[in-house]
Amino acid sequence: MTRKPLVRFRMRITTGDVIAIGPGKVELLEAIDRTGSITSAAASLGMSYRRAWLLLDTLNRALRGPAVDSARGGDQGGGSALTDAGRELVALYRHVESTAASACRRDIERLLGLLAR
Amino acid sequence: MTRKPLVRFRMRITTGDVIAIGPGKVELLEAIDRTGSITSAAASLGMSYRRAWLLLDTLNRALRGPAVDSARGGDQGGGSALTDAGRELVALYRHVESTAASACRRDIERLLGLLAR
DNA sequence: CAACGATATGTTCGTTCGGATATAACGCTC
DNA sequence: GAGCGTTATATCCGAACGAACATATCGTTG
Repeated sequence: MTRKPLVRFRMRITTGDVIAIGPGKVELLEAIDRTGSITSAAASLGMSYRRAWLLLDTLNRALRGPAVDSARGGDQGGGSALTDAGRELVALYRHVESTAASACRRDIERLLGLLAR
Repeated sequence: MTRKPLVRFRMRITTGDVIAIGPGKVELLEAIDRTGSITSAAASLGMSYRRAWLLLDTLNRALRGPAVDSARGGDQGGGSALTDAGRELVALYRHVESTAASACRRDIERLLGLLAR
Protein backbone atom coordinates (compact mmCIF):
# COMPACT_ATOMS: atom_id res chain seq x y z
CA MET A 1 0.00 0.00 0.00
CA THR A 2 1.39 3.34 -1.01
CA ARG A 3 1.49 6.07 1.53
CA LYS A 4 -0.95 8.74 0.50
CA PRO A 5 0.50 12.22 1.00
CA LEU A 6 -2.04 14.59 2.41
CA VAL A 7 -1.81 18.07 1.07
CA ARG A 8 -3.50 21.00 2.63
CA PHE A 9 -3.09 24.65 3.14
CA ARG A 10 -2.84 25.61 6.69
CA MET A 11 -3.25 29.26 7.22
CA ARG A 12 -2.44 30.75 10.55
CA ILE A 13 -2.91 34.26 11.81
CA THR A 14 -0.65 35.28 14.62
CA THR A 15 -0.84 38.18 17.08
CA GLY A 16 2.52 38.39 18.73
CA ASP A 17 3.37 34.85 19.75
CA VAL A 18 -0.19 33.61 20.04
CA ILE A 19 -1.81 31.74 17.18
CA ALA A 20 -5.13 33.52 16.94
CA ILE A 21 -6.70 31.67 14.05
CA GLY A 22 -5.67 28.30 12.71
CA PRO A 23 -7.03 25.06 11.32
CA GLY A 24 -7.64 23.49 14.72
CA LYS A 25 -9.79 26.33 15.99
CA VAL A 26 -11.79 26.50 12.79
CA GLU A 27 -12.52 22.79 12.93
CA LEU A 28 -13.61 23.19 16.52
CA LEU A 29 -15.96 26.04 15.63
CA GLU A 30 -17.56 23.90 12.96
CA ALA A 31 -18.04 21.07 15.43
CA ILE A 32 -19.69 23.43 17.90
CA ASP A 33 -22.00 24.62 15.16
CA ARG A 34 -22.96 21.02 14.47
CA THR A 35 -23.36 19.81 18.04
CA GLY A 36 -24.43 22.84 20.02
CA SER A 37 -21.97 22.35 22.87
CA ILE A 38 -18.28 22.48 23.61
CA THR A 39 -18.45 19.12 25.34
CA SER A 40 -19.87 17.15 22.44
CA ALA A 41 -17.85 19.10 19.90
CA ALA A 42 -14.66 18.15 21.71
CA ALA A 43 -15.77 14.53 21.95
CA SER A 44 -16.59 14.39 18.26
CA LEU A 45 -13.08 15.57 17.48
CA GLY A 46 -11.44 13.23 19.97
CA MET A 47 -10.23 16.24 21.90
CA SER A 48 -10.36 16.84 25.64
CA TYR A 49 -12.84 19.40 26.88
CA ARG A 50 -10.08 21.33 28.50
CA ARG A 51 -8.16 21.64 25.29
CA ALA A 52 -11.25 22.76 23.41
CA TRP A 53 -12.02 25.34 26.04
CA LEU A 54 -8.49 26.73 25.99
CA LEU A 55 -8.59 27.04 22.21
CA LEU A 56 -11.85 28.95 22.39
CA ASP A 57 -10.56 31.16 25.15
CA THR A 58 -7.52 32.10 23.10
CA LEU A 59 -9.64 32.71 20.05
CA ASN A 60 -12.31 34.78 21.76
CA ARG A 61 -9.73 37.03 23.31
CA ALA A 62 -7.90 37.55 20.03
CA LEU A 63 -11.03 38.71 18.23
CA ARG A 64 -12.88 41.99 18.55
CA GLY A 65 -15.86 40.05 19.84
CA PRO A 66 -16.28 36.39 20.80
CA ALA A 67 -16.73 33.73 18.12
CA VAL A 68 -18.80 31.57 20.44
CA ASP A 69 -21.65 32.32 22.80
CA SER A 70 -21.65 30.01 25.80
CA ALA A 71 -24.14 29.47 28.60
CA ARG A 72 -23.93 27.22 31.61
CA GLY A 73 -26.58 24.78 32.68
CA GLY A 74 -27.82 21.40 31.57
CA ASP A 75 -31.21 20.15 30.39
CA GLN A 76 -31.20 22.50 27.43
CA GLY A 77 -30.25 25.33 29.75
CA GLY A 78 -26.74 25.78 28.45
CA GLY A 79 -24.56 25.05 25.51
CA SER A 80 -22.62 27.01 22.96
CA ALA A 81 -23.34 28.50 19.57
CA LEU A 82 -21.39 30.47 17.02
CA THR A 83 -21.84 34.20 16.89
CA ASP A 84 -22.16 36.00 13.57
CA ALA A 85 -18.47 36.80 13.78
CA GLY A 86 -17.70 33.15 14.42
CA ARG A 87 -19.70 32.03 11.42
CA GLU A 88 -18.06 34.65 9.24
CA LEU A 89 -14.64 33.54 10.42
CA VAL A 90 -15.30 29.94 9.47
CA ALA A 91 -16.72 30.86 6.09
CA LEU A 92 -13.80 33.13 5.27
CA TYR A 93 -11.25 30.58 6.38
CA ARG A 94 -12.74 27.74 4.36
CA HIS A 95 -13.18 29.96 1.34
CA VAL A 96 -9.54 30.97 1.49
CA GLU A 97 -8.53 27.34 1.70
CA SER A 98 -10.47 26.26 -1.34
CA THR A 99 -9.49 29.31 -3.36
CA ALA A 100 -5.83 28.79 -2.62
CA ALA A 101 -5.97 25.08 -3.33
CA SER A 102 -7.54 25.53 -6.72
CA ALA A 103 -5.25 28.41 -7.66
CA CYS A 104 -2.20 26.26 -6.93
CA ARG A 105 -3.36 22.90 -8.16
CA ARG A 106 -0.64 22.49 -10.79
CA ASP A 107 2.24 23.48 -8.54
CA ILE A 108 1.01 21.15 -5.85
CA GLU A 109 0.96 18.27 -8.26
CA ARG A 110 4.55 19.00 -9.18
CA LEU A 111 5.47 19.15 -5.49
CA LEU A 112 3.92 15.75 -4.93
CA GLY A 113 6.04 14.41 -7.76
CA LEU A 114 9.11 15.10 -5.65
CA LEU A 115 7.93 12.83 -2.85
CA ALA A 116 8.90 9.22 -2.40
CA ARG A 117 6.11 6.81 -3.22
CA MET B 1 1.68 50.57 19.42
CA THR B 2 -0.77 48.30 17.79
CA ARG B 3 0.01 44.63 17.58
CA LYS B 4 0.60 43.77 13.97
CA PRO B 5 -1.06 40.51 13.06
CA LEU B 6 1.18 38.39 10.89
CA VAL B 7 -0.66 36.59 8.16
CA ARG B 8 0.84 33.83 6.17
CA PHE B 9 -0.07 30.70 4.39
CA ARG B 10 1.59 27.70 5.76
CA MET B 11 1.34 24.75 3.52
CA ARG B 12 2.32 21.38 4.83
CA ILE B 13 2.61 18.08 3.08
CA THR B 14 2.27 15.03 5.23
CA THR B 15 3.15 11.41 4.63
CA GLY B 16 1.49 9.41 7.32
CA ASP B 17 2.24 11.24 10.54
CA VAL B 18 5.46 12.86 9.38
CA ILE B 19 5.48 16.40 8.09
CA ALA B 20 7.50 16.03 4.91
CA ILE B 21 7.47 19.57 3.63
CA GLY B 22 6.64 22.68 5.62
CA PRO B 23 7.65 26.28 6.07
CA GLY B 24 10.45 25.51 8.49
CA LYS B 25 12.22 23.12 6.16
CA VAL B 26 11.87 25.45 3.20
CA GLU B 27 13.35 28.32 5.16
CA LEU B 28 16.21 26.09 6.17
CA LEU B 29 16.88 25.08 2.58
CA GLU B 30 17.04 28.72 1.58
CA ALA B 31 19.50 29.43 4.35
CA ILE B 32 21.71 26.55 3.24
CA ASP B 33 21.63 27.90 -0.28
CA ARG B 34 22.78 31.26 1.04
CA THR B 35 25.44 30.07 3.46
CA GLY B 36 26.75 26.82 1.99
CA SER B 37 26.60 24.83 5.22
CA ILE B 38 24.14 23.38 7.68
CA THR B 39 26.05 24.87 10.57
CA SER B 40 25.90 28.47 9.44
CA ALA B 41 22.39 28.10 8.05
CA ALA B 42 21.18 26.93 11.46
CA ALA B 43 23.03 29.77 13.18
CA SER B 44 21.55 32.35 10.83
CA LEU B 45 18.08 31.11 11.71
CA GLY B 46 18.79 30.96 15.44
CA MET B 47 18.30 27.21 15.28
CA SER B 48 20.45 24.48 16.83
CA TYR B 49 22.51 22.33 14.49
CA ARG B 50 20.73 19.30 15.83
CA ARG B 51 17.31 20.61 14.92
CA ALA B 52 18.47 21.61 11.45
CA TRP B 53 20.02 18.24 10.85
CA LEU B 54 16.90 16.39 11.98
CA LEU B 55 14.72 18.49 9.71
CA LEU B 56 16.95 17.73 6.75
CA ASP B 57 17.05 14.05 7.61
CA THR B 58 13.26 13.87 7.68
CA LEU B 59 13.02 15.81 4.46
CA ASN B 60 15.61 13.84 2.54
CA ARG B 61 13.99 10.57 3.46
CA ALA B 62 10.53 11.76 2.45
CA LEU B 63 11.66 12.76 -1.05
CA ARG B 64 12.54 10.55 -3.96
CA GLY B 65 16.07 11.93 -3.82
CA PRO B 66 17.79 14.18 -1.28
CA ALA B 67 17.17 17.92 -1.32
CA VAL B 68 20.63 18.64 0.04
CA ASP B 69 24.06 17.34 -0.84
CA SER B 70 26.40 17.24 2.16
CA ALA B 71 30.09 16.57 2.53
CA ARG B 72 32.24 16.41 5.62
CA GLY B 73 35.45 18.30 6.14
CA GLY B 74 36.47 21.85 6.97
CA ASP B 75 38.55 24.49 5.18
CA GLN B 76 36.34 24.45 2.10
CA GLY B 77 36.44 20.69 2.15
CA GLY B 78 32.89 20.12 3.21
CA GLY B 79 29.59 21.88 3.40
CA SER B 80 26.13 21.46 1.97
CA ALA B 81 24.36 22.60 -1.16
CA LEU B 82 20.90 22.21 -2.59
CA THR B 83 20.32 19.59 -5.23
CA ASP B 84 18.21 20.37 -8.27
CA ALA B 85 15.29 18.73 -6.52
CA GLY B 86 15.91 20.90 -3.47
CA ARG B 87 15.94 24.05 -5.53
CA GLU B 88 12.79 23.04 -7.34
CA LEU B 89 11.09 22.31 -4.06
CA VAL B 90 11.88 25.77 -2.70
CA ALA B 91 10.77 27.48 -5.89
CA LEU B 92 7.50 25.59 -6.02
CA TYR B 93 6.77 26.18 -2.38
CA ARG B 94 7.37 29.91 -2.56
CA HIS B 95 5.42 30.22 -5.76
CA VAL B 96 2.46 28.50 -4.19
CA GLU B 97 2.68 30.84 -1.24
CA SER B 98 2.62 33.99 -3.30
CA THR B 99 -0.05 32.70 -5.66
CA ALA B 100 -2.29 31.77 -2.80
CA ALA B 101 -1.71 35.02 -0.97
CA SER B 102 -2.63 37.15 -3.94
CA ALA B 103 -5.64 35.01 -4.84
CA CYS B 104 -7.03 35.44 -1.32
CA ARG B 105 -6.07 39.01 -0.58
CA ARG B 106 -9.60 40.28 -0.08
CA ASP B 107 -10.72 37.46 2.17
CA ILE B 108 -7.64 37.86 4.27
CA GLU B 109 -8.31 41.52 4.76
CA ARG B 110 -11.80 40.69 5.95
CA LEU B 111 -10.38 38.11 8.31
CA LEU B 112 -8.04 40.68 9.77
CA GLY B 113 -11.01 42.93 10.37
CA LEU B 114 -12.32 40.39 12.86
CA LEU B 115 -9.23 40.64 15.03
CA ALA B 116 -8.85 42.85 18.06
CA ARG B 117 -6.58 45.78 17.41
C1' DC C 1 -35.68 21.46 45.52
C1' DA C 2 -33.32 17.53 43.34
C1' DA C 3 -31.19 15.91 39.24
C1' DC C 4 -28.91 16.53 35.10
C1' DG C 5 -25.83 18.42 31.90
C1' DA C 6 -23.22 22.07 30.53
C1' DT C 7 -19.50 25.67 31.27
C1' DA C 8 -15.36 27.12 33.85
C1' DT C 9 -11.00 26.16 36.06
C1' DG C 10 -7.18 23.90 38.75
C1' DT C 11 -3.84 20.07 39.36
C1' DT C 12 -1.12 16.26 38.16
C1' DC C 13 1.48 13.45 35.10
C1' DG C 14 3.56 11.40 31.02
C1' DT C 15 5.27 12.42 26.47
C1' DT C 16 7.36 15.04 23.20
C1' DC C 17 10.39 18.64 21.48
C1' DG C 18 14.21 21.09 21.23
C1' DG C 19 18.60 23.15 23.31
C1' DA C 20 22.99 22.17 25.14
C1' DT C 21 26.80 19.41 25.14
C1' DA C 22 30.06 15.91 23.80
C1' DT C 23 32.36 13.02 20.54
C1' DA C 24 33.66 10.84 16.34
C1' DA C 25 34.82 10.83 11.50
C1' DC C 26 36.18 13.27 7.74
C1' DG C 27 38.49 16.48 4.07
C1' DC C 28 40.86 20.34 2.85
C1' DT C 29 44.80 23.74 3.70
C1' DC C 30 49.22 24.81 5.20
C1' DG D 1 50.87 15.57 9.83
C1' DA D 2 48.62 19.39 12.51
C1' DG D 3 44.78 22.32 12.53
C1' DC D 4 40.38 23.81 11.32
C1' DG D 5 35.66 23.49 10.13
C1' DT D 6 32.08 20.53 8.80
C1' DT D 7 28.89 16.59 8.91
C1' DA D 8 26.92 12.93 11.77
C1' DT D 9 25.29 11.08 16.03
C1' DA D 10 24.42 10.09 21.05
C1' DT D 11 23.10 11.61 25.61
C1' DC D 12 21.03 14.55 29.05
C1' DC D 13 17.95 17.96 30.66
C1' DG D 14 14.37 21.39 30.91
C1' DA D 15 10.25 23.43 28.87
C1' DA D 16 5.94 22.95 26.73
C1' DC D 17 1.83 20.40 25.61
C1' DG D 18 -1.93 17.89 26.14
C1' DA D 19 -4.66 13.99 28.53
C1' DA D 20 -6.80 12.67 32.60
C1' DC D 21 -8.92 13.69 36.58
C1' DA D 22 -11.19 16.53 39.96
C1' DT D 23 -14.30 20.20 41.33
C1' DA D 24 -17.07 24.18 41.44
C1' DT D 25 -20.81 26.68 39.44
C1' DC D 26 -24.74 27.47 36.99
C1' DG D 27 -29.59 27.03 34.35
C1' DT D 28 -33.24 24.29 33.02
C1' DT D 29 -36.49 20.45 33.72
C1' DG D 30 -39.28 17.65 36.33
